[in-house]
Amino acid sequence: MKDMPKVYDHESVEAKWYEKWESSGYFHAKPNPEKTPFTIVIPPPNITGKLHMGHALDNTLQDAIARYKRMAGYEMLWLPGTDHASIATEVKIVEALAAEGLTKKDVGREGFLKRAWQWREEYGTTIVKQLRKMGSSCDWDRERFTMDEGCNRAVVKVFKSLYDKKLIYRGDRIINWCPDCKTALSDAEVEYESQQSHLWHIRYDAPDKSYSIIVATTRPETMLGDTAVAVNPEDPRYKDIIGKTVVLPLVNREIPIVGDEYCEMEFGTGAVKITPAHDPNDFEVGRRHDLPIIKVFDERGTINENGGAYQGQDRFECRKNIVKDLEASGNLVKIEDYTHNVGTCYRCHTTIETIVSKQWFVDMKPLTEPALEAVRSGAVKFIPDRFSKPYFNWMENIRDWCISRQLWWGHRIPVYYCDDCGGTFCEETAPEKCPICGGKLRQDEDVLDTWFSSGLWPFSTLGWPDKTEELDYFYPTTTLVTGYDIITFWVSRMITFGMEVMKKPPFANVYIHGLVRDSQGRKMSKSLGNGIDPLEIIEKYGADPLRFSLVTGNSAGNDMRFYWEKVESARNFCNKVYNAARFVLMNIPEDADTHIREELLDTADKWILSRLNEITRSVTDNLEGYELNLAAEKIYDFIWSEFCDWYIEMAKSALYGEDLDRKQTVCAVLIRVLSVSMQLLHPFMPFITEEIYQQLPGHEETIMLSSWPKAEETDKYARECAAMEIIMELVKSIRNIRADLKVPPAQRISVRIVSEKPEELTGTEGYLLKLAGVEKTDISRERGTVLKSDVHLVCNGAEAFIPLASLVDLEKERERIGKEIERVQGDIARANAKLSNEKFVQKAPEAVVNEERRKLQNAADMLQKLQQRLQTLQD
RNA sequence: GGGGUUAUAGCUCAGCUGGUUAGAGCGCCACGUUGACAUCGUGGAGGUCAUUGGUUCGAUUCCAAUUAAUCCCACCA
Repeated sequence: MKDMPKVYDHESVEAKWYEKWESSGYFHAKPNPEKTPFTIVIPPPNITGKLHMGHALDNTLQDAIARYKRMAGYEMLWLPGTDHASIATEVKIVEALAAEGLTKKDVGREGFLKRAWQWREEYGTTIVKQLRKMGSSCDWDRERFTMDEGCNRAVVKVFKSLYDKKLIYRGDRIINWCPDCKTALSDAEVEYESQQSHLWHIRYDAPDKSYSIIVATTRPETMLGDTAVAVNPEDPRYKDIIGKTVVLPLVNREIPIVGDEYCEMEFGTGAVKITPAHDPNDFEVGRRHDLPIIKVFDERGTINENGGAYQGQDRFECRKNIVKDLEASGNLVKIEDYTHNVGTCYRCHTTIETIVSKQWFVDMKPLTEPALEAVRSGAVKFIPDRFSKPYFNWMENIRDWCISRQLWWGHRIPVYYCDDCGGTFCEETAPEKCPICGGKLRQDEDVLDTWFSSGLWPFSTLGWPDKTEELDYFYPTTTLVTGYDIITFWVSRMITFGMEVMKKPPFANVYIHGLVRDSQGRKMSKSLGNGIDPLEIIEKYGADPLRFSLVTGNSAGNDMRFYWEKVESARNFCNKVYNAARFVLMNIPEDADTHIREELLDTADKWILSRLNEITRSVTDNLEGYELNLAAEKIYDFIWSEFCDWYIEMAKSALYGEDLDRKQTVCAVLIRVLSVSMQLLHPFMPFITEEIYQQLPGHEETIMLSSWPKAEETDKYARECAAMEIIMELVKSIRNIRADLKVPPAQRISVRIVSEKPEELTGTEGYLLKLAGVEKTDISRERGTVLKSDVHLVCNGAEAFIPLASLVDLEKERERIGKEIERVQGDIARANAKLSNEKFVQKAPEAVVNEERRKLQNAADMLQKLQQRLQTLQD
């Protein structure tokens, strides 16, 4: 007999096992030479550090899969992803920031910039995606990780190899530029604001004034950089003048009129001025028509030497002056009010400029073909499969990838320039001096896109380009777990680089999960303040309930909303499991004999063992198919609804009885069922299952090293299961009728059961007594004398008569039977309709037809009994 | 504009390759503390499976269209 508290204490149990597992080296274990299943790297199930929920989900699924696979004898690698790894380094950086007294305002300023570069030296190559976000305060996004020198080597090596193959090139590209912060911004960093402005209509005249064209623009100052006017080639208004020129007012530069589809006839005047240097669309048009690119702004947003008379003016001041001058020259035709979206810097809300600059690109086409083939051939499988669609869509329409970023942190592009002779060199290690003229070299200031190095993650983290044991063993891995939001950014690039560098895909399966949203379905974000700290959940309800609530109640790839109620109900399940175990442990002797002697098993024992076998099979199948939610829900239902609600209740009569053999048998069955249940549940609730498992007799070793339960193929107790079905149905019916007739719980009743095979129900009387408040029961084949005052229950395979003379209202009883008859007649009608349909009988599979016949037979039997009973009541 | 996803009980969601009396959790109603558990038990109410067509003996499930949400990409002179 054990003395255990009534309520499960998650805190102490989690702390205990966390510590034990950690000291046993079960976390972050290195592969060992024997390549045993132990080599799987397991992340702590507890979540350390403050993570966003999305990451917690990732961790949780990753971990649940790893645990299952390990117990099932699989091997799997879990490595910290880009989001989780080097919290320590981040803390260092942020602390350093704070120590410097740097705040949000300093970000982007000289002082910060200097420090940032210094840190980059100091910490080696630390990738920080959008470090400026981090610099804003100590409350930062966790979207960064540290690469050790080995990873840096990998990055440089891959870059050089692509460079040498001429798959990396330098080209012009339009980027977003904040003139205030003086940095480039990614598209994601640009926030659009609706602004009240104007649409200025400006007339550009022909050199000889024989024709003119009116363009509409929201940004008249950019006309200084115009190099063409575009019209739609189909536009009848302008068809004739395509190929001719007009003179740019104020500047007096002659520019061509080009025909381009981009220009919509309906918008404005149907003519667009083209400024390739300062507008992404114009840039594309310029490229198609081979137009010159004239930059008119400098990095501060003031007009440069190309602006002629306007040089040195601020861009907004210049706009006013230009408008004024155009008005004076008579070229300004009209001013319309106009509301449009203007890109602003997410940080300082300065209107951004788009300017042309030199960037590095990867020519993706030759690289994507093998990566596409890897998925087409099934070497890499997305789970669920539908996520291969966006992958194909992205890869088949791949564009050249701009990999240079104007950030302060990251792997610097390994390209060196000689200012003396103008040479450009890509080298793995920085050359001392120019190999051509011996001049001084200057490394490219830009860093690589985060995803470039992240794409190398499957092998760079394992030591490539060295031939390491880890690499040999863990490349490729089994499964990648990640969210659908980074399929194109990350997954596609890992596969691409994997095929290019390793000639093999990095993993066989990609398990895609959704995002955790708040209870209103919004993405959790810092700016909304609706993020939930997993540690808070763990503290309140425990790590097991958190994990369980994240795995259940939604299917792969779908987003889920976070509800405290859900965690609470998972916590309740924990308590249920704990109390079931408590019951078992309190009732078994210390030295319990766990051997199950088959000859001593009764109907209920055989039923629960049979159910256990079935659940083992289906949980295993679901896990194999990555249907984690179904697996978790099935073991949940089994434990709660079958083991606790039925078997434990039925076990009590044996446990409290005198028969020692029965007692031993029931104990052994209880232990077996509980132990296997814990194994099946363990991937989803690691702590509580470990705790219970090791308290059961004969389990000194961690549950993590036990092998996954194996289901038997045959269902050898089918007969007992059928009998149990009858018993359970009877119990439910009796409970129902008691509730209906308001029989007080304390009042015992007697029941007479009539069955065609009474021998199969023999030995189960005790269960009726225990579960349905029955004090006397009698099972026989004969119907005997039925009294009017007997309540009559009919179920599949048995009838029950309950003498409740004082309580039965004959009228109501007739009504009840009448309703039953109606229901059964409905069943009969439904089955008949199907069976009388010739085509159904002809075309439906035999099993389905037989099932329908069986239903009809059952219903007919019941109908007959019910009618007989009704007859009795009416006599 | 291109490509996805979703629509099932009051709420949040399951339902694998078409055949179920359509399920769960939470919430709601009634009853209940007999010795695992009130973080519990027993019973109950609640759904025309978004709409319309089609395929089929049979559609919540497959196909098409519609409507409404939503995401990614491209773009908004």
